[in-house]
Amino acid sequence: MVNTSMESIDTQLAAKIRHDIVLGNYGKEERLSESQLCETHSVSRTPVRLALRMLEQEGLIRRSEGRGYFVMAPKVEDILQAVQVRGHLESLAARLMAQSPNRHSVLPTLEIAIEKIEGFINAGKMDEASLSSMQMQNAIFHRTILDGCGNNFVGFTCSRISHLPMLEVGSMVFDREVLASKEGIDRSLFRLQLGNSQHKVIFEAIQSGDAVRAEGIMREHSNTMVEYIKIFEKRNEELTIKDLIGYSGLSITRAIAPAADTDQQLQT
Amino acid sequence: MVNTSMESIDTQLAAKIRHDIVLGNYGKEERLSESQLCETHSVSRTPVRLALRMLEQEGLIRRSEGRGYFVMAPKVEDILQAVQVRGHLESLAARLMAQSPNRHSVLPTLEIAIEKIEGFINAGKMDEASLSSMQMQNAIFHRTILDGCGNNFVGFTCSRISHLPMLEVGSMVFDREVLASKEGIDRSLFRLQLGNSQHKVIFEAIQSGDAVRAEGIMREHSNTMVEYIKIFEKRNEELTIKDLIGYSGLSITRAIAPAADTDQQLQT
DNA sequence: ACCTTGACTTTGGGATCCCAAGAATGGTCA
DNA sequence: TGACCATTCTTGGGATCCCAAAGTCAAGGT
Repeated sequence: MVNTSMESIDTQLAAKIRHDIVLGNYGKEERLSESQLCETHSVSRTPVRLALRMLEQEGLIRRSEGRGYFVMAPKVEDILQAVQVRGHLESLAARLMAQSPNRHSVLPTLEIAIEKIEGFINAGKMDEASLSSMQMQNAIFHRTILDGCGNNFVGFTCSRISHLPMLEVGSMVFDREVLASKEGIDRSLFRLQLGNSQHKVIFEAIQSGDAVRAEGIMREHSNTMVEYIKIFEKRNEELTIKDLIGYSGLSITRAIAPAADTDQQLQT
Repeated sequence: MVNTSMESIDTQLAAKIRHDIVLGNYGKEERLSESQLCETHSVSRTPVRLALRMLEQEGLIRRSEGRGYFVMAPKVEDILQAVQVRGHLESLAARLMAQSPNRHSVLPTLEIAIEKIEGFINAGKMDEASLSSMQMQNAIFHRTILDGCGNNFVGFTCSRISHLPMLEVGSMVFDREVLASKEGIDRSLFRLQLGNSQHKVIFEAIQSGDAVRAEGIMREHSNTMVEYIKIFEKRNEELTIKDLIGYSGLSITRAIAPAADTDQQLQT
């Protein structure tokens, strides 16, 4: 592996292995040996060890007593639980934001994001570019609240679990199959409209300093994604995370290896 | 540094450096160089690098673009924010626990913890041994709810921020100065009584499946620690984390380097 | 006197080597 | 034939060496 990008080699390696684990390319509880990973990825043992430490921190692998690592592949159920935790943290952020004395400084940013999303909904187009832009604006909305609520640990804690797919703040989920039909597009637009309506209510609650309401609506807003994924689960009993990512609007690579900057991937 | 314990050397090293950072032994934004840490701790660069990665994950140091690390020493304000986040996560756990169908299986554990704490309060002794035992039971109470709520990510997420002092689940804070006087002991006992009363209410809410109440009381319960620390802040404008740890019942070493097993340190 | 440009130095990242601990396998004895 | 022990091999952890990049300092030119 040649270190072509700016990222250090262990970070790239961790992304690769994380990708493999999340997509289920490793067997359940398969053991990972350092030397084996060395030759499969053509790197030295040093970055391998660093990458394994990262993945251990993320809970994707476990270190057995003295000997070796083995994978802890997350299931869809784990994703749902993590989404619930993130949503709960976001509801805290919304409450704090509504209580914050300088909450008015972020209102314009929130308003612009809401208006832009509304613009895309009104245009009615559900192409890749529009979805990507909406995801971006959605991420801005959520990120702004998380980062501006006054409690830096809320955002920090969210980032500690955002290595899983669908866990990046502001990510969204779309069903690509549904987007193939006219009726499916309308249903998706309705979902987006509902979500953006919740954005508006959250905005108003923050504006008027109604902390309880801001928290409540944000909780409901976050719960939407959980419910939507559960629909997929009902449709397919053996739903894997790979399937779930397939439902999302963006490519698998983007979904698993979240970019460091503001651009986004999945959904609310 | 000789690896005498079972812990790997990088973990010990990370604990040492974390200790130094949290206690303010490094200057604000002081730069940390690998080679410098090598000779001060008499280890090779490999474990140093691993330790630095850990601390980076924990947010205690930052990696500058291409060159070097610098410390991000947390302030008391950061601890308060982190405690708030942990409390919020615990309130989620309490709600989920009250909704859980098999919640009755954990009720005996909770009840025993409550009764034991009550026993210590009724005995009225506030010696080190009693405090330590109460902290242990308090930790069991909180841990049981976090681990049994059905959402494994709540506990996992809590553990991601528990490297800070006072952030270990179930930790408690005592004012050692207050414990010197009879009147202070009575006040501390009152606080403990109040806390254990909240434990009882949480127990009842879980037992009866009242999720909203469980969440609300747990939130209030967690908020108690924040308010108590704020009292210290009012008393001392320049309160440092070192001072804060000094107020707790256990030694600084124990407070900073949390044990891996069930024994505990600080407090709610 | 100031700016520019070159070499030197410092620092991190990666590779390789060494060592200790544990698991597996094969041999031997009962 | 089965159990126990020793040897060997695999695997992780630590140390050391090498290299590339960036920062620094000084000298020379304008």
